[in-house]
Amino acid sequence: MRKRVNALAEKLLETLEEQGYRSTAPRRAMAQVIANQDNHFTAEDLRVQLPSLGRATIFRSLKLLVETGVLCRVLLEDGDLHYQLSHRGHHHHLLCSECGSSQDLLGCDIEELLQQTSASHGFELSGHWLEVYGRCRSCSARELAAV
Amino acid sequence: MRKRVNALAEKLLETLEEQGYRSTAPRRAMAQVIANQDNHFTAEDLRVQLPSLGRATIFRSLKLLVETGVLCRVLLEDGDLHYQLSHRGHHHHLLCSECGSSQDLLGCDIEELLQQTSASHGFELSGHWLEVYGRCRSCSARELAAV
DNA sequence: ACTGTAATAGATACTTGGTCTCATTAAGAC
DNA sequence: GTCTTAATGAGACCAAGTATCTATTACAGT
Repeated sequence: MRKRVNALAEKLLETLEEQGYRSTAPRRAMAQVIANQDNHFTAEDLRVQLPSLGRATIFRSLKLLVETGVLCRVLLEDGDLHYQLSHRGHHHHLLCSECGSSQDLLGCDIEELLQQTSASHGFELSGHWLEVYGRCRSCSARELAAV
Repeated sequence: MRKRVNALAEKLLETLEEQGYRSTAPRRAMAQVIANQDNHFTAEDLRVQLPSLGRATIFRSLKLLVETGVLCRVLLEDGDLHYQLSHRGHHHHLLCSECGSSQDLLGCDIEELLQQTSASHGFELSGHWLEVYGRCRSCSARELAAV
């Protein structure tokens, strides 16, 4: 487990380096912490876990990681913006309102449907943002068990 | 045109009153201004057009109007949050990245598809947020004309 | 290994969008 | 017209993020 986390942190850094960004101590520290998160998180979460880093540095690196596709933004139901490790390709999130967990939704056929619907409105689709809210499998199961 | 605008403003106020909120001068002023917007707008836009109102009042009323379903929030591609008159029911927006206009997308069958996709992940869907970005009919046409 | 330079970091001021508090005002039920 | 309660405005506050500026550091070239 620990091993895998470090490998993940390693990968984040590599991605940055591939794009010509330097591997610095603050970035290494951030990569570690991010790799350890097991759910979406805020800039503030990182700041608490990395008190020695400057605030600006954290925001700058977050931005960088989003731009390089390592992280993606998640819009919570209450409007809060969080960050989360990203499967590189386009995907969406199934966000559980109960436990806050997030599950990725890959390879759904929403794109196709959207494409058609847009076209029928004379709209040339270029992108979209979708977040799905509800209750995850284990929260549903827990409720059943409780009753 | 003017007549219709006032009628719209009237309707906004009525909706508030129906829900037990008072009809006050600031709210009447806001209703007027909102009815006059022909696209999505920010709290700041309103503040500029209503310099005599307190900032807090504007935000409070906006919140109220969203809660009562008169307005809805629109998430722009750059992450900016705007407001816009709402067709009461659930709907989505086709946002043109070129002219910034917004077109409503009603009665699409995304819900159904989402429902299925979620279920197949053991996810009990309760809601979702979707914004669609692209180019509207007239912007596409304009480009064609220009070439 | 040493050095020069461009990228990066940290401190801190600022901005934006929004909420909280609290004293004052005004709707509208009676 | 009075009274109660909701609503307002002023301004402090807050959270997330950006800008600016000086100091530091990674790393390419030697």
